[in-house]
Amino acid sequence: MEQAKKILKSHNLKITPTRIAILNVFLTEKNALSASQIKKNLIIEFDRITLYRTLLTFETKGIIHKISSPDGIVRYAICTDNCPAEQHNEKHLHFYCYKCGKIYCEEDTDISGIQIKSGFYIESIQIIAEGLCKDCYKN
Amino acid sequence: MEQAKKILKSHNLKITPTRIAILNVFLTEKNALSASQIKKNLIIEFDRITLYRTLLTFETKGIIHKISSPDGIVRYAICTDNCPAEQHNEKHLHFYCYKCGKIYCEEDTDISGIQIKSGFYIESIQIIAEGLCKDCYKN
DNA sequence: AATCTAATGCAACAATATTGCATTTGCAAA
DNA sequence: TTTGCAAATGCAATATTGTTGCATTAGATT
Ligand SMILES: [Mn+2]
Ligand SMILES: [Mn+2]
Ligand SMILES: [Zn+2]
Ligand SMILES: [Zn+2]
Repeated sequence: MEQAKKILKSHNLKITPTRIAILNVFLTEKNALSASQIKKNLIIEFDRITLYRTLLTFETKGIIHKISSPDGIVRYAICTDNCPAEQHNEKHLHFYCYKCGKIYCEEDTDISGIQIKSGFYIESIQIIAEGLCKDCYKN
Repeated sequence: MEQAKKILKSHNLKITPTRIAILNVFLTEKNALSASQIKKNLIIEFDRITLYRTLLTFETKGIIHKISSPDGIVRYAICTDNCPAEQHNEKHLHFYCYKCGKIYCEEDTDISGIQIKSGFYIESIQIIAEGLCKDCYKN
């Protein structure tokens, strides 16, 4: 069975052409993607609203995680940390290139050592570094 | 002279009722605010477009800084670090409470010491911790 | 008070997102 | 294989957020 179907099944989601198509985009593209970027990369066509609803479903199930970038566009990337439903584990850094607009998930960045004053309960930490990516820095 | 006027003058901005009203919202409310939240707190009424343009002006001048939160809504908070125009100094952490939706600027959190793999050029880092704030944690 | 530049208001437009409801479809049980 | 049901989808309508061009107004300086 192809990977997309496996993921859907393991999260108790019905297997539909739409969901498989969306998941395949995430499995192919490593960078974080906005709704419109996902739409461009899809093989089949379907309603924009279905895309929004599917992204929400995937996020709730812990399949993808949301990243809000400095440009104000919400993007999504596949979860590599095997996140449980309703609670994401993302502890990695996201890098936003202000030239090409790509967002990279930097899995292997150590972000321990960040403290916050008592009274607040931290569930997850999202870090967005802004600058120039490898490709854009060269040119 | 009231504080709002002082701030405008020190940044070479014309003193207008609109700008004073917006600045006063920021000076009163400590948490980060979205455009619509600001609009609600204004004493006088004016065009929505003027608000957007004023926020951009303030951000460019280093009076306020933009925060992109996990819910995808862009918020703004006043700069306490005396940021120069076109380049913000914000090195502090932002805390997002997923229950009440407030964003707190945590000024006294040390976020130095974050490393990223070579090849990438980092200009700024934004950290958003997500969880429950003091008030919401109690209840 | 006159002048000039900057700020504002208005209109139009665009992108993004949400909700209700009718229809279709996946899937499990019969 | 067929049937039945809950879930997924499509469509329409509406809301929110943000941008741009242009005419008008108003702040600051002389
Ligand atoms: Mn995740
Ligand atoms: Mn700042
Ligand atoms: Zn780049
Ligand atoms: Zn709270």
